[in-house]
Amino acid sequence: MDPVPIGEAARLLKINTSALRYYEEIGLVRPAARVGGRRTYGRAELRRLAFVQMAQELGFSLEVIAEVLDQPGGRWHEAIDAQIARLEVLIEQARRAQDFLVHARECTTANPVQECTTLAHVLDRRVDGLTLDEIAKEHHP
Amino acid sequence: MDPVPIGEAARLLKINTSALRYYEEIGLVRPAARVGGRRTYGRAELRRLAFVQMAQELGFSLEVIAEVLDQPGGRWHEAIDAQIARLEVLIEQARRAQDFLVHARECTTANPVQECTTLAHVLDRRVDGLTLDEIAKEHHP
DNA sequence: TCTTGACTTCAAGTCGGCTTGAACCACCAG
DNA sequence: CTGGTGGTTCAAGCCGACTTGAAGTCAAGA
Repeated sequence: MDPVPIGEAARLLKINTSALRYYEEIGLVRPAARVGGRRTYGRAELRRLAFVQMAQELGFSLEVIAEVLDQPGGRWHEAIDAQIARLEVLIEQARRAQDFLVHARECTTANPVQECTTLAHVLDRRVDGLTLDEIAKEHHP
Repeated sequence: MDPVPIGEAARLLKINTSALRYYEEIGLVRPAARVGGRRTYGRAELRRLAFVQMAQELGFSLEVIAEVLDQPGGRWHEAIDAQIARLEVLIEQARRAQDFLVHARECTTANPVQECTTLAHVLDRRVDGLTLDEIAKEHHP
């Protein structure tokens, strides 16, 4: 089952063949070999591709992925730590966003942005230069 | 303090004037009036802009923001519910991603993608067509 | 032999959310 | 009345991550 052509690799990974060629173009994943000019991917390459996909879902850019793949060891840990931190911020923000949205959903006025006094107040604080986080803290200090 | 020129509005909202013109171009936020051909923004417009910014941070696209701003009432609730749901998924994914990364950080091999048997196994399952979530559930059913 | 289908290359297009640049206009202080 | 600052328009550029299209190659099957 080892060396598969590009179409099969694409099917396995649920990705477009054009994406595979693109990855090669930017030096991210090279096929194992060419057979009659055609790309073939082996187990190692499929793993590498699977890793690329997962890392993408975990929020890494292709640039960072290429970097950690080619400089194993140090950069690897750094990148992971950075991403863990980013995700922590993301989760925190998303939580607050949810709180805010749940509150906004309660509002019964037709055009909350102009008519809801609570929302208007928050927006005005915002115009005064406060961030969402600071406004949230103002309400739950 | 009411009608401010574009530069002042931009300063207040910590945004570029070019972004304000862009918002106008796509029909998202119009200035209150023109004074000698120049845009002026009043309180209502500043609130609208503040709302746009917050909504963006909460993960809404400009297209959706325009939609809820112009169709107050029904669409508003729908959009919020949808976004709350999206955020829930996002938080869940981010948490799993963190777990995965924390685990990956433990790995001491130089090139985990090819050498770490645990990771290789996960990647192979992936090549077989499983999603990150399904693999995660496989480990904690 | 001819056709299909999967592949190849290279250039150009797409999307969202702006930014940048060039050329021109309006207002106010000195 | 002149210079500086901060406006104006319009078109084009940028970013990442691809996709699309045109034109050509190659092996297998009817």
